[in-house]
Amino acid sequence: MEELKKFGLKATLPRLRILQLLETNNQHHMSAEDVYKALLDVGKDIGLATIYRVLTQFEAAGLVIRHHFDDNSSVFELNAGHHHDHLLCIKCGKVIEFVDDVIEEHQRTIAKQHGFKITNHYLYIYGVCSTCYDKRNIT
Amino acid sequence: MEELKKFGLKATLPRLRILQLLETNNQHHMSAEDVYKALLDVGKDIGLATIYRVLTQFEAAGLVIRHHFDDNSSVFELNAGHHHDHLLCIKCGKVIEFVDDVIEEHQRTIAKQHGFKITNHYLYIYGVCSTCYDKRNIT
DNA sequence: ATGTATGCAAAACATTTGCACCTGG
DNA sequence: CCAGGTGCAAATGTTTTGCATACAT
Repeated sequence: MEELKKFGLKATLPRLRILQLLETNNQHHMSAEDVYKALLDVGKDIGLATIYRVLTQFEAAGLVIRHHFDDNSSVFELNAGHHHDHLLCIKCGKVIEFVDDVIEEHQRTIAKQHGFKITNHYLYIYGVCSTCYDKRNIT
Repeated sequence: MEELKKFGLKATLPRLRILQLLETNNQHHMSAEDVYKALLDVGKDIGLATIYRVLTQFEAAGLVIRHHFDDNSSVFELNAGHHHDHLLCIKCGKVIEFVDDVIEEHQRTIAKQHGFKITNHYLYIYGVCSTCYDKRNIT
C-alpha cells in the first residue's frame, strides 16, 4: 500500500481505496466509471474527477496500465509487473491475458529494423469465445 | 468509386469526396476532424456529422478501418485489403505499417488454443523514431 | 416521387480543469 | 501549519442524434 510514497503521492483515502479495489477486484480491467460505481457500492463516495486524477497519476507512476479498447473509453488494469497481451470476446466482454515470447521477440526486431526505441506496445485480438460461439444459434 | 453500391450506399457527393480523399491523401491515417479540414481546404464544406456518419458506414462496410490510437480519438484508414500492423512515433506522430508473418501465425495459434474465432486484431508498437531520438539533446 | 442523405444545432459522453475547502504528515 | 489532495460544477473535446430540407434513383 505504501508504494504510493515511492512516487511522492500522499497515502490518502481515495488513493488507497482505488488501489485496493484494483488489487482485489476479480475483473482486472476497469473503466473510471466502473471504479466509481464499485466504490459507491461499498459505500465509498469518491468523486469521478478524483478517480480520473488518481488513475492518471497511477499510470504516470507505472502502477497502472491504460488501455483503449474498441469502444471510446479507457480501461485501467493494475501493472502486475509482467507485460501481457489481450484476447477479447466481442460478445460477452471476456478478457484473456497471454504472453507469447516469439511475438515479443519479433516486435523488438521490427522496431530495431525501423530504428525505433520501443516505449510500449499493445496487441489486442478480438474475436468470439467458444461459449458465445456455441450459443450463436440457440436463443 | 462504385464499390459504394455493393453495400447499398447511394453514391452521394459527400461519400465520393470522402472516399476519394482517403484514397489520395498521403497520410493514410486521418481523424474525422482531419478529413473535415482537408475537405474544407479544397472548398468542400461537408458537415462534421456527415463525416462521422459516412466513416462509420464505411467501417461497417469494411471499406475503412477504425483505430483507437493512444489519444482518445479515432483515426480511420482505407482498408487496402492487406492487413498490417503499426509502429508509431510518440514524438512526431510518424506511422509505419508493417506485416510479420510469424506474429500473424502466432496470433492465430493463441486464439485457437483459447477457443476464439478471431474477428480482427490490432498491434500497436509505440516508440521514438530515429529522427526524433537523434534530436533529443539538441533543441 | 420517395426513401435516403445531409446540415445544423442540440444532446450525449468521456475526460479535464478551476477553485474553495479539507487533510495528511 | 501548509503543500498537496479532493469535491463539485463548469468547461472541453469527441462523437451521436433529432429534425427539417435536399438529393439520388
